[in-house]
Amino acid sequence: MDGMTVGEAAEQTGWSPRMLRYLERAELIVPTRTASGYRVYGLRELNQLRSLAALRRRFGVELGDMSFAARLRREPALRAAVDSWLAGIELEALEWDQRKHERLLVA
Amino acid sequence: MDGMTVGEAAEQTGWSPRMLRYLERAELIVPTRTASGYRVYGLRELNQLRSLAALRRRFGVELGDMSFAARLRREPALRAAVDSWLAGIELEALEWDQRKHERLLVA
DNA sequence: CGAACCTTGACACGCTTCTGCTAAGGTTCG
DNA sequence: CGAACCTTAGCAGAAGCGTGTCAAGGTTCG
Repeated sequence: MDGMTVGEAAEQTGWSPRMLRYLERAELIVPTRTASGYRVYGLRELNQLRSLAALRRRFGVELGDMSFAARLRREPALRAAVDSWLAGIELEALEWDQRKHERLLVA
Repeated sequence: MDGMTVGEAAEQTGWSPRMLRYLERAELIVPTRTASGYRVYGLRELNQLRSLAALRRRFGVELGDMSFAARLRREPALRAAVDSWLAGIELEALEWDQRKHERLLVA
């Protein structure tokens, strides 16, 4: 038996059925469907649900954060832009000398 | 002249002074301070501000998204967890055959 | 000194996120 | 058939985000 309904999956993972539908709309965990439209959760989805719950609990990650992480993966241009912005921010440490200089000028 | 006040930086970048203070609290762009507490924005910060604005406009990225991206960089454990969750999600394509199998069993 | 800045703190507003619940109706299965 | 599920759609409410604005007070500089 490797397909469960939304209620069964909820029970197994600790999410509510409501949230399982919400996660689907957020495109985070999208179950397959039976011919008549019932959601079908397999082992893969069960694992995804459990580990997503773990990520939230242990790291305080929000659902929007995960959506963004997924988006970074799908859109290389975005990823490059974000990476280079972050890289700019990290130069800070290297330019310590210049910053000291700035401080002296200003203070 | 390489240090500007919050008002000057705002004028040069299109952000409002209010938002510059907000970005500081969000730990996205943190200016230095004069001895008396005035914020000092240098060329680095000006560039960060301009490119952050560009990221929002062109990609619809939110500030929380950028904070999260920065966090991913600082916390390797978090990054590993997120990456492996995303990797799990992407196996989907590879296991197409098995999914077809599941569908037949269920429908 | 006084104008024009800056500081922090707070209130406020509209919008989105996350979550539950209810309603009206379809599906499954004993 | 009827109970127990499922579907979508919607309202609702707490919390957070992105912004503006205002108040009370400190700093700078001509």
